Amino acid sequence: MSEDDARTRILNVAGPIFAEKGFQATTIREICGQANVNVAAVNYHFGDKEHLYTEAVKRAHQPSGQPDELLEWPPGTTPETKLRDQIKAMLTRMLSERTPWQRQLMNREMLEPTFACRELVEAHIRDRFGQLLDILGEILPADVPAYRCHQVAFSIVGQALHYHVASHVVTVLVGEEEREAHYQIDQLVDHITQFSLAAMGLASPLAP
Amino acid sequence: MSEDDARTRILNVAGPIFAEKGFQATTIREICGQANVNVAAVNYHFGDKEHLYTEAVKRAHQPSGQPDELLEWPPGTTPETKLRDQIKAMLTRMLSERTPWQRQLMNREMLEPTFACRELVEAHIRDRFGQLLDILGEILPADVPAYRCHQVAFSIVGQALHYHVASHVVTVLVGEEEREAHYQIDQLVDHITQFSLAAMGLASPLAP
Amino acid sequence: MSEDDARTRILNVAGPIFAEKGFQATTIREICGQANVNVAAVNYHFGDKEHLYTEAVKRAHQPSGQPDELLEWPPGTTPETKLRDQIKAMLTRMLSERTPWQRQLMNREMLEPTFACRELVEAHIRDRFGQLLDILGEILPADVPAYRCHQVAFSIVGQALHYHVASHVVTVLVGEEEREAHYQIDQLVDHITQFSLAAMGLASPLAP
Amino acid sequence: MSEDDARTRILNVAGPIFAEKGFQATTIREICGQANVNVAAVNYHFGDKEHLYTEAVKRAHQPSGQPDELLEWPPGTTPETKLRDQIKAMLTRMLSERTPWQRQLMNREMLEPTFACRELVEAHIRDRFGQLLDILGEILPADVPAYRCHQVAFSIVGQALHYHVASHVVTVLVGEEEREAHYQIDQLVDHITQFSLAAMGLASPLAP
DNA sequence: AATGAATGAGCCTTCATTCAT
DNA sequence: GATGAATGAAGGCTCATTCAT
Repeated sequence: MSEDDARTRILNVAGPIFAEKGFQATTIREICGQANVNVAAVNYHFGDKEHLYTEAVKRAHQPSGQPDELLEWPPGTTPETKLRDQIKAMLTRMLSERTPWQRQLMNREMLEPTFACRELVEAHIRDRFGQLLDILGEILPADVPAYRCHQVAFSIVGQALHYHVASHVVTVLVGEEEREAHYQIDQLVDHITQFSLAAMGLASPLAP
Repeated sequence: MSEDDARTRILNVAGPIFAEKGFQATTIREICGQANVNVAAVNYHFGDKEHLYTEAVKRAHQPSGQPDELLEWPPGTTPETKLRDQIKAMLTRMLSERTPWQRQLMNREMLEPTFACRELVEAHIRDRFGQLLDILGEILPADVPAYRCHQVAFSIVGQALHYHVASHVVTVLVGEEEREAHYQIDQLVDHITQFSLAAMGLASPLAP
Repeated sequence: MSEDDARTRILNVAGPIFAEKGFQATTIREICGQANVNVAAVNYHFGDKEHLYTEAVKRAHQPSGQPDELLEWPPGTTPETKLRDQIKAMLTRMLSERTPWQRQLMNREMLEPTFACRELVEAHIRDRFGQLLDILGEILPADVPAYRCHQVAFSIVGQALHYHVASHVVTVLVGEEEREAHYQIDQLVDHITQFSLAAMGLASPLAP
Repeated sequence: MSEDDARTRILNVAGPIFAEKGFQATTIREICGQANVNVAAVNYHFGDKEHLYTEAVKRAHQPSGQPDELLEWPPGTTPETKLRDQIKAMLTRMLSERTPWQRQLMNREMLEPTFACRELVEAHIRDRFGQLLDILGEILPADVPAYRCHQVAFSIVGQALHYHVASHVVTVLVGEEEREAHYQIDQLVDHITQFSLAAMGLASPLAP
């Protein structure tokens, strides 16, 4: 009933498959099979497999309904609150139980970037990174050079990314129980926010 | 007189190749070509490609010479210094150009564990993680619960891991020039150490 | 108001493309692309690729303007001059860089006749062959039988045709340099004219 | 009973097929089908289709039994005789009733040279061309420059080649009957030899 | 009348694997 | 024990053609 033209159908099935298997291991035959179109359709609509992949990466933006909206705050919101919200959004995206294929795809691109990496960064990451920098701009003194702001931003992102990328390792190191007890999203938000604010002098450090 | 029989030769060349390209992208032909053996040799000696991979990963355990040694310090070394050394070692392992293939392979397995022996991977990290916890033990008050120490450790590791895992994204975000200018290993060591110490109250924060 | 309908446009671009690449190497897509029509247009207007080719060959008959004109001489012109002019015209047709596509197409058909109208080809040469025979008639004694005149004519044509048909081989045999230096059209005209006239007793032979 | 290994079998069937259909129109499937081997065999033995083609062109040398031997003469043979023999050999190769596929292949290469053209020239043409030049060297004065000898040689070759390349056109122009009556190999040998010798001053010209 | 979309057959190539020796 | 030869399944892609509109 919805947009069921071949092009859209291909794009819809391609994303999850690419996300699951990676670019190389995915066959256009499987994609076309699931999309109920002829193999030649990919060539017709996208030129070749690479272009289809790029398109799928771009499309990974808004999957089914709501676009990955940027956060917004009422005027007067403190940067501390904004930072916490941002960290929470980040962790939620990364760790949510039913990992959407978009996230999986992005992961792959991060670890083994393909030709589509730039597209991906521009479509998904640049804006969010900019927003994080804006928040840091409110926190850090004006004379901190840009590259230092970037490094701080990466320090924050890195803390969150770690739980996504090395989740298996985390479990092994601390055990299932501790994991269950202390690594829920909200707890991690608390920790990372506090750790980062303390590093910037806006929260009291762990050791006095 | 040394072991230059076909089986060993295959194993010797397989490691680096798998490390560089990953399991799937590696072809049996390339391995056999470099090992100067017939393509059939892999199947003959190892059954199939997967078994060869498993064997190669196992072999990655102890490099030809010394295993990745733990750091050691003379008595009286401050925890700040130890932490910095540890961070430097971590970043060096992750980012150095001339990474031995064993590390490369481990990295792959860490982020995307395959059928091949994840135990090996775990053994590989646990020691180092323990050492980091020891250092934090010297810094943090004794009443900080274990899980909080773990979280701090992950925050530190995460900051470093980020530059390994998202290196391409970093480049796209900040541009080649800033990258060249401000993201050399030593500069990152400075930043991460300072950021982390500040978070723990042992260094002055960026914002007063 | 002119005929810029799809059918005509296709026909117009098809000729040069077929001429340059031959029937098989030409794709319907390229033709339609250049003609700014849908790929389906060829099948719609011409049935299939072969019919389009046939039509294009037919159309090659009379170029947009004047047909390939026969040479003409003022009365009293010596047969030697006529022969040289004829040879020059022949070589020019065969070797000139800017050969109109009609000639190119004819050449193809001449050497490897396809299903498409070989009559056209024949009509194309007969006149010129007749003119060459007329010139020879002025040179050779009247009692030389017709078939001998034909053979002489073929000997002359053959010498010229060789440079068209085996041009690449010539280059490989004598090298680029000699080719550049001694196989320009005018030089070949000199040689072939002199060689042929000598064979007929109207010029001094190379060896005394 | 003879060499019926796959590689040889492929090579044996590839020649005639390539000759008949040309490089592009030939499918390795057809070749492998006729050779009773798997499609992958071409890749295994020759790398790819192009290399197989090149190999087939090279192999076009000695078809079934005797290699295409160079002519030899007893000492004291006159250059006129040698030239006639050479022309006869050339025409025989070109016009023999049951056109061997080798000839067909060479034809194709001449008109539309592929990547294998150089191979072909070196394997089939260079020696024979050299021999022809040797004969001309005995005939022409020593001070005739090399390039002029080449041109004379091409004039001789061209006359013969014409009957091969334009055979269809010849028939159309002179009719079946004259063709049957006056264009048998020996008659053409007579004509071309006489025409060429006359051009060089070693025979009496057609016109006194 | 004319087209954009879609098709299916077929092509060359790659790869892990097996087989005969 | 070890290998060169051979295989078959599969992959991406191209192309002329057809079909619904």
